[in-house]
Amino acid sequence: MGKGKQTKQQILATALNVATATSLNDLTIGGLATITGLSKSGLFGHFNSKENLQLEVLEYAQSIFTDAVIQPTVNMNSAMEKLLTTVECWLNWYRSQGSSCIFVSTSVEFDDQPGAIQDLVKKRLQQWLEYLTQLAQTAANEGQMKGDARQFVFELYSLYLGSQQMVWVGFEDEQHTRFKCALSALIQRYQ
Amino acid sequence: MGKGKQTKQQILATALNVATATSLNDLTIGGLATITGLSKSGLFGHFNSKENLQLEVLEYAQSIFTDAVIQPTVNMNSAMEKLLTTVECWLNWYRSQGSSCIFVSTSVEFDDQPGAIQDLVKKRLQQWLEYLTQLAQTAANEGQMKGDARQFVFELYSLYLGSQQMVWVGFEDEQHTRFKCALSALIQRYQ
DNA sequence: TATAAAAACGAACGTTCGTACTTTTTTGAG
DNA sequence: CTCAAAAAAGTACGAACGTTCGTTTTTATA
Repeated sequence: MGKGKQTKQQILATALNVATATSLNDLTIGGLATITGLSKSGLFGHFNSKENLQLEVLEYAQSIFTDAVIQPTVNMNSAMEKLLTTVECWLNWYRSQGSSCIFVSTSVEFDDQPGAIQDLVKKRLQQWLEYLTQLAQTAANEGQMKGDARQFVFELYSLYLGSQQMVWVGFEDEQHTRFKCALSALIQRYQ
Repeated sequence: MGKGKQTKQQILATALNVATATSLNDLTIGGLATITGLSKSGLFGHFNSKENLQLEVLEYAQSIFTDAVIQPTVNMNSAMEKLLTTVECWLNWYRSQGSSCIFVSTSVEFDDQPGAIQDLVKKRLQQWLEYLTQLAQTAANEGQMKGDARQFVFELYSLYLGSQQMVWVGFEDEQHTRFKCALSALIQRYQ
């Protein structure tokens, strides 16, 4: 890997941390340059626009997310086992990012801001929901679940969102007890 | 009501629309002045700082929210009836605001931005969750529900969050069918 | 080691924003 | 109608931001 790509990866790693801790719009080229020890224009040269930087941050986040949440289950043969492990990794991912998920915050941040970033965020969320649906549907086909797979995913994702918000206001604890409680009730209801 | 207060109310109404359609931070003094037909400094004089403007927008939103969601149930004597009507009004509020809730977006926007605004947003959300819990608890005391009232509210609020996000990506329809489906399953599970 | 390309730098520009002043206009009570 | 107070306007400033451009330094290959 050449020097350029190497620096870029390092910038993206830092940028993801900053964007997760604040927001994708609060990500500033000058600020990011200071943190990474580069000059403003030196950093800028890697992306040629702020929007490109933001898009690349999202793609970088996606690659980490895939490694942390999707990859671990790739060799499992039971869909139900896949599903349960995925949810566990999903929570771990969220915690590893400092108790906030960039995909959730960007969804809210860009839901009224048309453009390339919104398009990407929306597409990724749709893909993720479809992936979960597929998992649930396969589990159903294998006789481990019954009912509407999409409705199941709707409720599962809702709980994921709710858990994050409510940890923030102290209505949910850091171990996501209420989430897990609701999850087992949800699973029970669908089997 | 003097001229000053009258203008201020009009500014706040417009500001709430803008903040709901974009975000509380994207609310701009110059932009808001243009929309309301005032000069930048003329509008500024009503608030003396952007943060004050934002705080007053939140309080204005709260007053509307109270009228639309809490007031309608004030004369009901069955807690369960109150609860169901509240949820219905809650959905209507969300729709009346152009399918986005300023309390939800500000919660995400300011969850990592300490200050007076974050404090207010957090307090209001806590109050709302407590209010819902109180409703559920009273319904339980009246024999119309059983189980953990807080857990019930956790799941209810999660569904509210989820419904909004998933309307956005087309995983939920505008009539909130999945929300209502999940809601009745939730209620059934708790009675 | 020579050398062209890649990477990084430094300074500047145009714009947007919040805010501070002063001045003008409008309001409403006596 | 008067006139002080309130409301609104006009102008200006400083800071932060994304971006451009010319230059310098570093990298990596032949």
